[in-house]
Amino acid sequence: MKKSNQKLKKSFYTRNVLIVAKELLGKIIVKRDGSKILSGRIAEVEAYDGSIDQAAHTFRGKTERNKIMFGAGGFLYVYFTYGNHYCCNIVTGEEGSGTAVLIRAVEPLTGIDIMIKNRFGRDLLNEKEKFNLTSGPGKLCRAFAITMDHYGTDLTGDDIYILNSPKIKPEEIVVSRRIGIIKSVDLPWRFYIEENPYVSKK
DNA sequence: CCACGGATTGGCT
DNA sequence: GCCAATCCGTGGA
Repeated sequence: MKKSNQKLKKSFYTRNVLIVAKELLGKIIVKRDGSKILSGRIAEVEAYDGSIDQAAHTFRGKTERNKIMFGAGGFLYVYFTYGNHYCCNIVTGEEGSGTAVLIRAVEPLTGIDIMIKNRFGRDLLNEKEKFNLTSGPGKLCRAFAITMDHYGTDLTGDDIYILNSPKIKPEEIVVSRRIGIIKSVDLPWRFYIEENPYVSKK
């Protein structure tokens, strides 16, 4: 049985958030829009855990906005921020854990022409823009056209899912503090693939 | 009920 | 490098 290119199962997601975060690196996120298929290789993630992490949206308990994070892993948590941007998270852990992995950057693989349209509403002007397509949490949601419509999407379904791919070796994973937060800033819960040009920031 | 500020981005200095 | 744009969820009154 070929393990590569198989859709990840529920049991992948229901584990500890830090393990899932690191193992998501290198995996392929896929979104189907009718006959169109968008996909990208996950290059950068951050873990959030409401039980000990003040920066997590679940730190103060369940609300209408974060309730999907309190369910079992394997669903999409999408939120809207700064009046402009959507961010896309993979819910992890057992029911009640309040944990998720923020997808911060992907490397575009298929449907790149559609991503360019979604992001810029026009053709690429130059080669440099290629690396600006999906190199940030808000950017990749725009490129993949992920909005609140996709809140709670079951990742074992056919709309949005993740394909298996060999694990990235530990020595190729860079660990650092998370970006853009004020609380719990010292937790080393950001992980990215070394040397990947789509990572949002060094 | 209302004021605050955010898991960002891009444009301007 | 710095800062404004731009909503709405959240929490304190």
